[in-house]
Amino acid sequence: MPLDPLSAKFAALADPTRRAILARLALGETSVSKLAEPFDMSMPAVSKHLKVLERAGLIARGREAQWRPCRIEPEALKGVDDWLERYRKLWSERLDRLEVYLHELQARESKAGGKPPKPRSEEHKRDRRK
Amino acid sequence: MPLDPLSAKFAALADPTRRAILARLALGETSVSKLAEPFDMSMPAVSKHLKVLERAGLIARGREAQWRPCRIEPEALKGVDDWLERYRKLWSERLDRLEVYLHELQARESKAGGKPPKPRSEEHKRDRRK
DNA sequence: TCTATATTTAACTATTTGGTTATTTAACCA
DNA sequence: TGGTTAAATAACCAAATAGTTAAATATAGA
Repeated sequence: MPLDPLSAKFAALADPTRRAILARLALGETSVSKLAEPFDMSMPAVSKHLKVLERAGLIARGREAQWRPCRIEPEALKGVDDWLERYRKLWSERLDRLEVYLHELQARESKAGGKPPKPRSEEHKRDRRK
Repeated sequence: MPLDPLSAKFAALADPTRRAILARLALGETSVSKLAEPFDMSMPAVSKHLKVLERAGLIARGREAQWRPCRIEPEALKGVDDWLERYRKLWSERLDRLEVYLHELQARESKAGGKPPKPRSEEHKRDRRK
């Protein structure tokens, strides 16, 4: 039931509240109640969000008197960045568009046995009832 | 009910099956059954994963005869990359560690009214029953 | 020791998610 | 036509998520 580390990170980031919390923590260590202030949400709800972030390794919580100062653990985001690396070239360079196109072409041809990879246009769709 | 675009992307990426599908599609357009092959999972399950990826804008589906070739939409990942940008400096440079530390220091001092920001050590915890 | 404050935990609820099998749709081919 | 293949949809289910209120815990301070 424990999600793999990368999934846990993505899941933790898939919530605007949690991303806002991270944005706040990027400015420095903050107590839970300070973090909760901007949100129209109960404290336990915020506490749960923090637990999600903590289990993902994105934040750490300390102890100072009755406060639990939270701090961001930015190295955890490195994992997300590393995952992105593989895809970065696909959007960053036009040159690579060509590469992908050639791959597609190759895949389609080997699958269809020489069938022309023409995209479908209106006149190909005959006998479309309903 | 519709998630904001960035949340939809993170949520879509928070699943190993869907990330594996993306990795496959990075090599080129592929049909649904080809995509499903490596997974111990029914076709409808894969179809649902594809719908999640599609709604997040991470893939697009075409139509070629009875096949629905899927292709990756790498530009969608740019959004994730842009979000990361804000945090990249926090892990990439030691120099910025110092910056954060100063921020933390400042926040703690202004909150505690000059109390020393000493981390708690064992001898401070008195009378900790059970 | 009593009280106030900060935070977490417990218990509950509604919604979403990720899977299943069975059915339907869409297109090809003979 | 009718049969086959590719894929999506429907209906269902169990588990996870995101919220709630109420209670428990930990610490500071009078």
